[in-house]
Amino acid sequence: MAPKTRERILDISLAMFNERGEPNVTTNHIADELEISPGNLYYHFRNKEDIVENLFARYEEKIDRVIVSPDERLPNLEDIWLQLHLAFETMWEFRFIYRDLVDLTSRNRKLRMHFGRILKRAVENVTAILKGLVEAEIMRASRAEIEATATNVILICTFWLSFNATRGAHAEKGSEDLGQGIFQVMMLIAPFLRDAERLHLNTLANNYRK
Amino acid sequence: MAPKTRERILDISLAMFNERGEPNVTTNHIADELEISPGNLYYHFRNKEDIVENLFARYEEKIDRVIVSPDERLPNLEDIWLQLHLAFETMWEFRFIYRDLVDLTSRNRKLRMHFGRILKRAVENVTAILKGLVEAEIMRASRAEIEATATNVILICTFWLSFNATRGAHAEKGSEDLGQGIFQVMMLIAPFLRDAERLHLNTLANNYRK
DNA sequence: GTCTATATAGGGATAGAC
DNA sequence: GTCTATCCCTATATAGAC
Repeated sequence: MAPKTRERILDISLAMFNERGEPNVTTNHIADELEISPGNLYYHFRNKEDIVENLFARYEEKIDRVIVSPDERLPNLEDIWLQLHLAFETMWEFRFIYRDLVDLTSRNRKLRMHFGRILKRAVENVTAILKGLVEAEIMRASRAEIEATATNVILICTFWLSFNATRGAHAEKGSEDLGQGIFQVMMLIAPFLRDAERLHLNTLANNYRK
Repeated sequence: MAPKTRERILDISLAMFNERGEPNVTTNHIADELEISPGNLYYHFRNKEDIVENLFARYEEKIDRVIVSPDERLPNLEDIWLQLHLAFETMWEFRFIYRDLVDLTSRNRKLRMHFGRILKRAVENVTAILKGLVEAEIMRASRAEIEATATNVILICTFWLSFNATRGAHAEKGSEDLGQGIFQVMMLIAPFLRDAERLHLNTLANNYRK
């Protein structure tokens, strides 16, 4: 059995928002693509913003499951690679949110609040992990350095896709670019690492250089 | 004598774009605010995009004058503080560009090209300065670390305003927030510095903590 | 649930008088 | 250079039949 219309609307909207940018996709475009009438679309959703909010809710649920600390033990570098990978994949899946983040959050109070919450949790989570790395003696950093670095990590994660889109103008190579974003974040903490790990990251640089 | 209409249009447009975001300001809004007719506005500019492009040209000229290396001598940390200050001030003056950067550059080829050029110059300039600091033995970093850090510096500069707008929802405190952005960039290079300078930056953290 | 038809509003842009 | 008037188009959204 084919998926329910409501879900199809959300799926197609997500795909079109991601491809063209949310401001450039109208409810009529969505209806056209689905080969349903605009009226039908408005039977399922109050308005376009309602679609956006539902997609955002999907995103929030997924990203919340990614932002978690390894309990009961100290973190290691592999944990960070993994978590960055999961986070970037999820953000890529909902990249329309990040493409027009400021406009989206400034015009919609609900989105602003929820996104603010996600950012706050993310920074706290990164801070906790960095503290764990210090405790495990994998890295050395002061309290101020940890706090500043945690903020910088989240900022780079948040805007890596936008940054890349802005320089490149390349048509969606996707996963390759994500890899470079992850690497950039790792290089943020590289100078705090013990010599062995720091050197290891430096040799990896060749794989990611543009 | 009052400024020419053409210049007044650009000035008011810049102010309104910065305040409300370019997508949320129409040509009619601009004409209203200036108390001129829409027809008059279109006598001076072909279309709205033409206004945006002219404002961008103003920005490009200003920022180009900021992105310069200190010739004939090695750089020091004070050079970086100063240059960051000048760059952030200029970006703040044209913050509408950064608010909707992806949408703006993806829909306008000219803007995309010019902004790409600015980014490229900026990354090269930061790279040169970091190399200078290494040569002056103020910091220690590998080639790969310098390249990655230069990119991260520019990314943070580019999106600091957006990041701040996204978390805060605070109504334009302006200069205060810029200061924190500059600090965040400095903390990016802190771990590469000699102990004395690194410690100095760490003690400054208290002035910038949110 | 889905369609057709339509209302409403607003933005971008132009013609032609002054 | 500036204004009035207006056109075109598109986007959002609704009403009411099926």
